[in-house]
Amino acid sequence: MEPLIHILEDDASLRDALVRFFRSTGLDAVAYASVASFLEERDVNRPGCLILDVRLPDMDGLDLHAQFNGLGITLPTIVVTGHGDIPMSVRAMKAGAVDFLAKPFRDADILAAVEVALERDRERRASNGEVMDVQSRYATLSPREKEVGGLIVRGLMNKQVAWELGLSEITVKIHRRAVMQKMGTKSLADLVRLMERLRRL
Amino acid sequence: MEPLIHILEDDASLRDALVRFFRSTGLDAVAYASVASFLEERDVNRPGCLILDVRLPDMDGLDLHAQFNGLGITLPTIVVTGHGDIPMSVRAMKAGAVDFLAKPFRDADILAAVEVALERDRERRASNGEVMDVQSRYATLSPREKEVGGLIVRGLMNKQVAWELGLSEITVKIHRRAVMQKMGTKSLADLVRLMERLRRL
DNA sequence: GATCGCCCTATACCTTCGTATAGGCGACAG
DNA sequence: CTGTCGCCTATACGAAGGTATAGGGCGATC
Repeated sequence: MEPLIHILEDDASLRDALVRFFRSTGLDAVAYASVASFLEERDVNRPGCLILDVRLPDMDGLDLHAQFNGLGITLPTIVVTGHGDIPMSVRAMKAGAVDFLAKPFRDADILAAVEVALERDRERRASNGEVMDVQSRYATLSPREKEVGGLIVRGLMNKQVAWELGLSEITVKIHRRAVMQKMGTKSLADLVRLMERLRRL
Repeated sequence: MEPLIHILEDDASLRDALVRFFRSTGLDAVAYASVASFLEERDVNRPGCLILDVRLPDMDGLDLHAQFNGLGITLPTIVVTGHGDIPMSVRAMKAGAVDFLAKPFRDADILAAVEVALERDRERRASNGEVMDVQSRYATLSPREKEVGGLIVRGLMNKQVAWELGLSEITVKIHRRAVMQKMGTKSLADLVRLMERLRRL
């Protein structure tokens, strides 16, 4: 899907100018006058980035950014402002903003920032997609299979797993095979790598 | 070892004030008047952080920070300045600075930043130490052992490794055992995790 | 030239893994 | 009630892994 640049900007003239500018470069952009309309209209599945003004009609932009981080809304964000200062810019960058631009900014600057933001979004979606895929497969494991899988990945032998869980070795083997099948791994090494990915978030 | 706060500051009075302040809080601090003296005197093995003024007698602080990043000198850095602006702060934060403070700043602010920086340094040293340990063990592997180890970790069976490298299966087993011994792993799962750490830088 | 480390191979034996086949028990839905 | 699913067990056999013992060739270093 084509990436979409969301613009949350107070000043109507700048808003329109930005939309026109991005469209002229072949990028799709859409502007919102309020936070509410942005939250309603945006398509969460579509890749993109957010250009966020600090001063908004219904909310403070930096607070909003912080809230997004808390909610897991991780659209890469570029913060812009007309009346900014250093502490504000530092706060935005600490919160993970891709860039912080004071108005008036040059077209080249905002475009460069957007390109970085879109690239960051691509990477996030790619790695996120893989993790989701692994998680969905992990979810199909029965409780016992998860237990067995966990111990196997920790390096225990079948007989050790059996003793640990109070089972017979043959039962462990069956669960083990089920784990491998459901996780779609052909070797223990692959299974270890997959399970490690799950453990990291 | 006790962490040490390095202070690279142009203004002599602020320099002394900072050193005295940190010592009063029980933190060890040392000030340098020039980049050259900092580079000479500092002990790379001692944990700590760096408070860096943008304007220095012999070099620009931000350029210095960027150079440090390029050279792998990863002492967590807090940038301070008397005459800063937004682009400067954004540049510093993008380069990985822990914080960016404009003079005059409050004691509480610089102290909070230092605590974050020291914590970041602790984490870095801990994970770095583990990686160095693994790397040193990996370095003891013979070329063949590295080849065999790589294929094993990719999930190949001994016979497949043998075919791949034009060896007999028994030879692969011997190399395999050597790899496990030298890397200090007792199971394939542990070996996979160790090798994955190496692959991630 | 001798020693040492690295690389390679072989036979033999045991352990562990993987799979097939066959069955029992309990829970739950249709 | 019957089918299905999760869970558990057993016997049996072939495949793969792990160890021990016993070698040979090669290059470097002393």
